[in-house]
Amino acid sequence: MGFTIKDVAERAGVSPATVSRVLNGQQRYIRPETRERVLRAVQELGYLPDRRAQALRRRRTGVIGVLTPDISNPFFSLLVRGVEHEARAHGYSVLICDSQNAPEGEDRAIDALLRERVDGVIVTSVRADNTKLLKFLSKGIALVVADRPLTHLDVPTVTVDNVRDGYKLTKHLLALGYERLAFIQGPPDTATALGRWTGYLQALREHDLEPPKGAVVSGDFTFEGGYRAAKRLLRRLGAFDAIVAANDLMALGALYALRERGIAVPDELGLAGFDDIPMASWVHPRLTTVAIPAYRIGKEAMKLLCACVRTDADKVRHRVLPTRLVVGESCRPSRR
Amino acid sequence: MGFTIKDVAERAGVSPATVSRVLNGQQRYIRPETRERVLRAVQELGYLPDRRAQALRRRRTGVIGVLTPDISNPFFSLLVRGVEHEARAHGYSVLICDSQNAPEGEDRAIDALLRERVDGVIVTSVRADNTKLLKFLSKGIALVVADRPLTHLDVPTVTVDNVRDGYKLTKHLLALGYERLAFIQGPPDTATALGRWTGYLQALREHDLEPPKGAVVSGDFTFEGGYRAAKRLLRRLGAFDAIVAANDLMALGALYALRERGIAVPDELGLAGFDDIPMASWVHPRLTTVAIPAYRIGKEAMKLLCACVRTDADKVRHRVLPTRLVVGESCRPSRR
DNA sequence: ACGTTTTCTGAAAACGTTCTCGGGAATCGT
DNA sequence: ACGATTCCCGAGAACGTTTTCAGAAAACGT
Repeated sequence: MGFTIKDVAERAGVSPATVSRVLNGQQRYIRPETRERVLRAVQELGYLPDRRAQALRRRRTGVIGVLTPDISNPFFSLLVRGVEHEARAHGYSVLICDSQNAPEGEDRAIDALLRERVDGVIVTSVRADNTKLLKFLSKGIALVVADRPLTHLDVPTVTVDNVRDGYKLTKHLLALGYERLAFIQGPPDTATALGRWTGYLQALREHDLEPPKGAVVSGDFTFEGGYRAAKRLLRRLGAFDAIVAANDLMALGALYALRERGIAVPDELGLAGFDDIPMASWVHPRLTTVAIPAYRIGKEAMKLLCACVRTDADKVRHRVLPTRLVVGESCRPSRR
Repeated sequence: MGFTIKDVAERAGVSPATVSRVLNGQQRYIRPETRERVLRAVQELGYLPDRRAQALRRRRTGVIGVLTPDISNPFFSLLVRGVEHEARAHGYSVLICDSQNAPEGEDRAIDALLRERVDGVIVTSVRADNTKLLKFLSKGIALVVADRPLTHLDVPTVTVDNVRDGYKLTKHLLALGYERLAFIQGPPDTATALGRWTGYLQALREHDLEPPKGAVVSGDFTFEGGYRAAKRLLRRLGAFDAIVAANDLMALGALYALRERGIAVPDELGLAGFDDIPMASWVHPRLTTVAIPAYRIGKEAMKLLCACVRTDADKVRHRVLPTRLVVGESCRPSRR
């Protein structure tokens, strides 16, 4: 059935040790003719080394794990893609664990990653304070946090400045003439959602404004959640002149709810989000949003992880990537 | 750092064998007190067995692979989700390999899966005739094909009837009064794309119609591809009164192109696709499409795989799941 | 009280690799 | 021609589990 290194050795008339040496690119100290024979045997049998046996013997698996709250969220699937691309370049393969946006799912995923003995982990946690992540560190597994900073752990981190983004977007809307900005929040225990909310509040305060009464509702970062949140908001129609959603997916859900009710965007209500996921530019009107470089976040996180693994000098490095305000057509140019 | 079964054994004052027995649910022949001591030691050390060592010793890894052409395509991410859900229920974990829609990527992924010694594979191949898949069978690895049937292999398969779907949708459009249906094709070597195209041709022939000249263009199942294809089509504007795309993602890309050109759907042009991905119902007008039960396909494929592994009586079973025509608003009710 | 069965547990051999030794053959320097 | 290097390669011990085998201790039947 499956051939082992012994089969190859036998066929080539050498010892397993030699086969291993040939395959692992030990260039020197191998007679060309021997190498030739081994490679031919490998070829003929279609031999592929057993990764699990390799991992057991070498003290590393060559696998890094990425813990994501929701892979079907385009933002994270882009981030993962960034990780994968960089990982491949370094010879790692990636194991994706989806926590389904649930703390229990996250704990399960962490155990799975520990059992798999991954060499490192890139995590965007559901909760900002998951202490179970400490397990990685205590077992000497490199850990890098992407996108969502943790409160209790000082580890390398690749993020954006969510407060600044929230502030930036809100200021933009205020500058356009909007004054009563409804807000659809994200999960309250993620730093991302919290940061954007904080920035929003800051900007309002600067204009001596407050969130309109009853026009702040909670969501869960999904399209459906945004849709439901918007429906709740619409009961207070008139209390606000624009909606800011804590991410694009919810903004799109809101857009759907508005269209359902026949409310024109941006003519009757402004709408904005965060992330600039591909779909944000596919809809009409093109969503005004803040572009978060998800792919680059993943890529940089992987780079940091490699640095951690190589030089285990754990000088904690944080990288904060720049973002860009994307002016779409979902907020009208100016009020007058 | 990482604790082994020996550490646990030592701490509990028993042999590794006993620890293993306790952990693997060998209920009988273990003194309750011993079990107690072992479990406490496991608890205290936070011991988690090494999956790789386990896999090496037992002759199975408990991992099944799924080979998908493009995980960022919502259709496949839904399919994978179906696989995952069912797999978890059977105690399997899944390893996702994305071939990036490229034959070379697929070959690489197959090798990866072979090296990982997965217990089984669910594959939706890029090419209908990839002979490299035979390797799985020759190594005794269970193989189930999902969504895209293969031409050269007789293995368990879960599909829909693409020809029927293409026929069904086309008939629907013809019944609405459309007569000159442009077509955006999918990758020519996938059975899915081919089947839908075939069904489309069948339906046209029944009405003594032909594809409008110059209004058949090729695409690659992506949003961007659909967008570009539509732009090409628009050079022949007037030669057709509706566009059928071989999947929803391309239809959405086309929708974007039409909007860009200020062409109203469905007033000036009809538009339809296949799959009924979530986004098809998020846009305006709601896409007319044929709903393919991606999640169920994944789920059923996993069920078949389990059946294969258990009873290696390889009685090939094919399952063809029903589909449903979803009448949206992207095709006008009737022509008059 | 003495075989016989039933419970419980440990020693040790796998699983498929890699890697450290060490030893034989070839090459080199003189 | 002969010690000293330099090349090449095999034996065998790991890596962390599971599982077979067998043996000791306890329970049982007479």
